[in-house]
Amino acid sequence: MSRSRGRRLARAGIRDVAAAAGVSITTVSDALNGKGRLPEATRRHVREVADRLGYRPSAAARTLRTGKSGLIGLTVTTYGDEPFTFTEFAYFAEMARAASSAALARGYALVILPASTRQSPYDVWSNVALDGTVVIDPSDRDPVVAELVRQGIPVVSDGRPCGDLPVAAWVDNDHEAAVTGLLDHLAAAGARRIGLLTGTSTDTYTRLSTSAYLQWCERRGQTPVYEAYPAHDPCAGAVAADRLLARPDRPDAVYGLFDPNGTDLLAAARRYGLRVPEDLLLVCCSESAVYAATDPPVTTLSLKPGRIGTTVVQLLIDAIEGVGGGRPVQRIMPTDLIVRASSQRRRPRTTISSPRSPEQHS
Amino acid sequence: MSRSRGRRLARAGIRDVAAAAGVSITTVSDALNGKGRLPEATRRHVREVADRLGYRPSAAARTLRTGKSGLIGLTVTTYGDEPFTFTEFAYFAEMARAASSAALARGYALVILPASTRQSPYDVWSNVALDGTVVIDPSDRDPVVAELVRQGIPVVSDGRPCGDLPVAAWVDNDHEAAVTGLLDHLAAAGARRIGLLTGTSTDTYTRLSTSAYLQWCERRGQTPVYEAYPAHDPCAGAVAADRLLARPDRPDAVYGLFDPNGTDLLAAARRYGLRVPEDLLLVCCSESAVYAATDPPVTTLSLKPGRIGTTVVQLLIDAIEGVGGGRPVQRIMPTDLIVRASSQRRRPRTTISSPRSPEQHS
DNA sequence: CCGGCTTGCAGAATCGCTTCTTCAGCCCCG
DNA sequence: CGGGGCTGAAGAAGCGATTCTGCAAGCCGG
Repeated sequence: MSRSRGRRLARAGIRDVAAAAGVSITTVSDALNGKGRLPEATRRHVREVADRLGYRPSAAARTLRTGKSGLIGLTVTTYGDEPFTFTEFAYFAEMARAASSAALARGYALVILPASTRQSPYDVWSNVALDGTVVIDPSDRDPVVAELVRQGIPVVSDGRPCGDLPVAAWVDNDHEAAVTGLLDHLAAAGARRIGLLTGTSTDTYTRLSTSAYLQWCERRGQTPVYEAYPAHDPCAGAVAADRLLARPDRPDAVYGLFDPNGTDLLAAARRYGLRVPEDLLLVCCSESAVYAATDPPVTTLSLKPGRIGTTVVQLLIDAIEGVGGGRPVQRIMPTDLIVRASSQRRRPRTTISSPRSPEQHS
Repeated sequence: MSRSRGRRLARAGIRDVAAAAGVSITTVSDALNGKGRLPEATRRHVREVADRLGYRPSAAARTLRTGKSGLIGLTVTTYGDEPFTFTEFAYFAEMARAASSAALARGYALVILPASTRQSPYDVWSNVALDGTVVIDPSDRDPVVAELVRQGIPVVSDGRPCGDLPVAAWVDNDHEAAVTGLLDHLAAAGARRIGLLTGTSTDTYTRLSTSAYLQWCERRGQTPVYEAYPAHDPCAGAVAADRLLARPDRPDAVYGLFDPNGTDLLAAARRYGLRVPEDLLLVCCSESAVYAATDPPVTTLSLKPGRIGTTVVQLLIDAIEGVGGGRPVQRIMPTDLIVRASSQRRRPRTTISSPRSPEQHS
């Protein structure tokens, strides 16, 4: 060992293993990685010595040499200091859980990164070697995505990209089908005039959902009844819900696009003395288990974030490993309408909120 | 540029910047990192050229050279394929969110890793260079922790370590104070005989909580009334809740140690025709928002996972950066009792989330 | 008995950066 | 005018792996 200069307590390196095993570092590397032409005896010997020394290859060195880090970024839209708003939290938590699980299963680990980037090349983003990145709801010509693509790092997005972002793939829910199906459900439950609580922003989710609503109305010959509000403002939702129910052409059923809309609408209905579901049918889009326990339980549209997370990671790893050609892929995922009392005129068979697992999942 | 052999489309390296700026790579490095003795003019020039070329330093190379990766591991206890059980999900989600936020604020990123490790040195764990790791609820002589410590990687745990795990620091709730306070609260609400729904496992949370309960009972001269069940089994909770309420010495108040216990107990109470809170006072430990909407809303003990996550990351980064001496730190965090209808004999001033009078319906 | 093929392994060149060391000018002052 | 101190910048040695190439034996057939 010519190089152990003082650092007695340092972790064993490949040279230490080589020295201890009486072979060259090439042999150690080959033996441990199953490469090269080595008899099984040598491999075993090297493995034993490596084990004995507690040898761990340096991830940094390997990454530097091979160009693969085994790390996948997951962007989090940050609002000010806090990652994601509360309204997105349940969705994100479940999505991240599934994504992490899927990544781990294929030998990758997930790194949580902010969607923003400081201009300087010295923020977290450039301090971590990424094999690829999952971007949640990239904004129109997202600078982070652009930069990543420029660096040749595969990017897969959750939510179809707004502009012409050159992502390697994207996954999104079938929002049109979801809204159409849910409106049909409400109509079947007896709704005559279905209202919509929507957002003022122009993200694809809001756009697609709203236009699906408008088209459905047109097909059904119903005049649209909707209120839009800035979805990021936690207070505006309650106000908009109130406005919607205060209209002269008050709807007898409402779909709320955002997570808090269920409680917003429930509260508004109470203020106007409307019973749910007798006087007002209710559905909102949410992943929160809270709506299983409200009074009455609220029918929710679940975007199945778990499935999205899993899929998005699979596609990303495929892109990283060059599986299935380099052509961009898009995957449209179905949603789930979780029917509860708020959207059924007839009482469901039991109204007991299932005694099990308040956190429901995937 | 002597080395650009073919790879025309490759990302710009530091040598490309040096060549383009007409300086040495030393100068580039120093200029970009604010080191060395360079006039501002040179720095600016180098920065401009680097910008123009879209230069991004290689994280792997930097990590290899400096030994710092800016990455912090966050272990996830996996059960089979899935990370964490459902009962822990709400806690973990919030904890991870806060931890991620805190890490990002200090220039580190969080990597989600499984608590288990395959024996081979070639699992995710050794494929990522970690500056430190947060371990959630390490088990007695956790092999992962042992291995990390052996490698000289600082480990901070959420939950006091069971054995003599040599963690650099740990953070935990004041479980004794929490249980004592909550029992006092129940007693003040009129409870005469408080029961406990606890676990059979020997983790510190269960142990501390249970012994605090027993001590409280002894001080108060109450004979303990409790049922223990394997907390990891999602079905056993309902059964145990039933057993507890079926006892001849039926308690008139119950504290459930685990997240689903609230609904378990609510369901069991219903089966026995017990009204909550009139006949039975209820508290459970949970982070889930569901309990704000149950009928009646259930008082919960929140462990404040956000605060835990933030603290744990702060301590870890302090340890990594050598701030505040190397001595092990332990931090005891307070809990929050979120008082709702289920633990108050007198109706709270407003029945916030329960619009209808509680005696209605199921 | 010899040339060529296979086998088993070692040497050495990277990967891209940080940083220690060196060094050439230049200024200033004795 | 010469040397010491300072400034500005370059050289080069790693960091710890992977991997391409090379080379000495051993074995075989001709």
